Amino acid sequence: MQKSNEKVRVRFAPSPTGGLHLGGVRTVLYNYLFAKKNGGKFILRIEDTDQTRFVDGAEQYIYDCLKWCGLEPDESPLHGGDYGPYRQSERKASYREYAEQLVKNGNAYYAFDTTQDLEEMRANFKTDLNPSPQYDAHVRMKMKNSLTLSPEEVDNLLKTNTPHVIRIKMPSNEMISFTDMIHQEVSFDSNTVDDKVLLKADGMPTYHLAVVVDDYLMKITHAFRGEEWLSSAPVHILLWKYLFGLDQMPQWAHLPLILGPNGKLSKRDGAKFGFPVYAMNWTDPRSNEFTEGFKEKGFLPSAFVNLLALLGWNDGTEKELFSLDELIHQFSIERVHKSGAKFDYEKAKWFNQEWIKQSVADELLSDVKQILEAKDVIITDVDFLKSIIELVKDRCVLMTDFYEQSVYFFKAPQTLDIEAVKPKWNKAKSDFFSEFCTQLEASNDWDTITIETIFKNLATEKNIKPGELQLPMRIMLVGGKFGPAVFEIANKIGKAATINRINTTLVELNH
RNA sequence: GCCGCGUUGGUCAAGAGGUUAAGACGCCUCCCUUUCACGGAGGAAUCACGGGUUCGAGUCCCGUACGUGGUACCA
Repeated sequence: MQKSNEKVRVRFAPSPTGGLHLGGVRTVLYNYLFAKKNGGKFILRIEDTDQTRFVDGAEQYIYDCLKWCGLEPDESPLHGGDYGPYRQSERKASYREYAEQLVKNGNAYYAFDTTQDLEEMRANFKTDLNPSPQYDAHVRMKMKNSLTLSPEEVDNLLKTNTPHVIRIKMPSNEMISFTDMIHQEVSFDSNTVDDKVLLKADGMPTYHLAVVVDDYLMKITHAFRGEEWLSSAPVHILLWKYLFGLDQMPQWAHLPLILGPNGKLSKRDGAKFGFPVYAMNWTDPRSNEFTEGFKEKGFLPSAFVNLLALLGWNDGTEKELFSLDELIHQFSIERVHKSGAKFDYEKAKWFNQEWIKQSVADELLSDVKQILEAKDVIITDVDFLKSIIELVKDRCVLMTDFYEQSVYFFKAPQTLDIEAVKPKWNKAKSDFFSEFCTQLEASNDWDTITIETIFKNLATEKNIKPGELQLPMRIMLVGGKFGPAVFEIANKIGKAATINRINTTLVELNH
């Protein structure tokens, strides 16, 4: 089945109907990794055959997400390529030809049933044992189609442009089986599969026809998709057999689903449990419904890709942190799991934290700068910012945490956790800080050691334990009980700001 | 209902007939640190159930249960 001398070509084929969720990005990732690992091509194809669901901006959004993730396609409507068009709507005319060919060969037929006819059929055949009757061998001879109508009638209907679809004619008593790269042998009894519509009344193909025709025309060698497609695989297998031959068919890989806290992961889960579901922020232009993205939530693309890769795959060792390059090197489809995985936001955050920790300031700089500037922090000295990043990055889980972890290096805290010191505050401590300011003012040097030495000597002199004074000082400089060593902070913010912040707080405490 | 796929701690998972059933996240305890983190040391917690096969089963087979997907002129 695998054409060993042919170049690996894989595709991700989303429909431009809305945001790109976790599962979608992971499908992209596995496609990408497989292609790069095998020196092949990764193709992006836009499946825009459902004109009623088309959403403005959704296609551009997909490019943006792939770009952010660092998973850019080799061929796409945007990137070009030799196997275009890369948008299914632009291939409309040829689908009809393939569908007609199937009719001619007796593997498909015209159906003239109206929506109403179908509803009636479903109502009439509905029983307790069969709550959703299908358009299949049991009913097709009772419907209005080219199997039941005379050739003249069919001809006439066609000539008068009567709305119609083309349906596949499922054979009886046939075992349809194939080897999935993940599930191994999968088989279906053709009697349980219905006569799926291949070509819609508007002349557009359904997914079933389009995916087969396009994969053939684009010379796709391996087809990765979510497991929700597994049950329609028999239709695709048959189409390949009828149209192009099974020896031309790509190898299938049905990827396990990513689940939410209770079942299938939905954007609702994200809103409900407070975690992002889409790669990037997305606002539906129709409903104005907003769905949060991993990017804006504060995830690093490297962490996002890493955590997605590990949701359904691992290399068999204890290693969990992988760069994209390492993933390309280590990835193997054989080690992709069969079963769905529940998405765990806590673990996702851990991946991000690890990536922040192992990044150097330079790599984080532009993102952090942007985050701070968006919140009106003015950055004048980039090197200073870099040193701050080094100082606080171990405390950040999300990139957005850099704001609260570093604002106080740039401006005096807006709110002070006075309650943290007030209970143990007294005149002696107050005097200590006044004197401390005087001594700082007089000092010619300004570095961590000097500040700490002055502080400790004075504390000893006043007979107060330095430890009891450190928390108040922290509150004065930072505003809360967090951050790196206080003397380091004092050093960074400078003499003037340090003295100023101490004095300001002193006023408030002694009030 | 029918069809498909799946089932190792709360979550992600290693495991391919013989192991004290790895590891990670989360949780708890302690150490480091008179802040918060990082880091370090420990701890609690698992093979869905029932039958086989076998000297021996988390691993193989069959049932059951549960989960999940499909059952559209949506993808």
